[in-house]
Amino acid sequence: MSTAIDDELWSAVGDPTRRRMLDLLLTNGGGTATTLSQQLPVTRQAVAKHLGVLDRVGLVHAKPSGRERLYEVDEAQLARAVAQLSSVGAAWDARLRRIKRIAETIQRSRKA
Amino acid sequence: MSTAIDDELWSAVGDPTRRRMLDLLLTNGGGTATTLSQQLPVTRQAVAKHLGVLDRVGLVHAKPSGRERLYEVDEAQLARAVAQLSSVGAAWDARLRRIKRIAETIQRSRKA
DNA sequence: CACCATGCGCAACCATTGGTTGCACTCGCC
DNA sequence: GGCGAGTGCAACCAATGGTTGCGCATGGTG
Repeated sequence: MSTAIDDELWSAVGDPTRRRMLDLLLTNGGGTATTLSQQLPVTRQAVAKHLGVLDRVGLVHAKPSGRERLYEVDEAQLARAVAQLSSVGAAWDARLRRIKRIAETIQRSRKA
Repeated sequence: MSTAIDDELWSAVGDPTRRRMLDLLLTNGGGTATTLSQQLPVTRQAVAKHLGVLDRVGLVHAKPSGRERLYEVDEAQLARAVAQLSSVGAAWDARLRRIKRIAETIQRSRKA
């Protein structure tokens, strides 16, 4: 069930700093590398690199305005990412439930 | 909303190889470093390191049997992890919905 | 018992990546 | 024109996922 595309999304969203950046972009409704770095414990350059990563996987996109580069979350793409992530969780949940079911079956057959 | 504990879980489960290892351990009902490495495109040593990581965050635990080390998934812990992950997704979903709601409100007030 | 092979752990090493500092450039505004 | 704010680029460092190579123990088999 795991594809290479999934891997890109996971690795994009797997980094704590990038997750917090997405949080900030969502709550503030966009931001630049400088404004984000002011609300994060990392430098502007680190933020810029992360923005590059998020841009490459399409989770954000930049709109240059004057000498600033304003980044915004691509909501559709983020929604898709959330769906991917939760689907992996769902798969694990299903397997866990199946294991429990099998365990119960064994219990029952042992009584018989 | 993001805690350091969350970060550990994410980074543990964020790696593609580790996710596939969890998949394999679930479907096969446990395994050793060698058996897992045979079903993965990486060496036994790489798998062993990952098993160490997963063990440290409590997602798996080893039971030595003879000269083998059999690893099994800690189901309760994995269930907890899945819950954590989906909660982040839920938070983003909520923010996305809230943004849409605000956008609609603006639309309406613009008409008035 | 002796032996061999199988499974494991440790150490050294490489590449990628998240992070830093430092510098150069460009744009907007006084 | 000149200065400050914002960006981009490059070099460098540390952590980590990955490899190879080796040594050690343990367990089945002659």
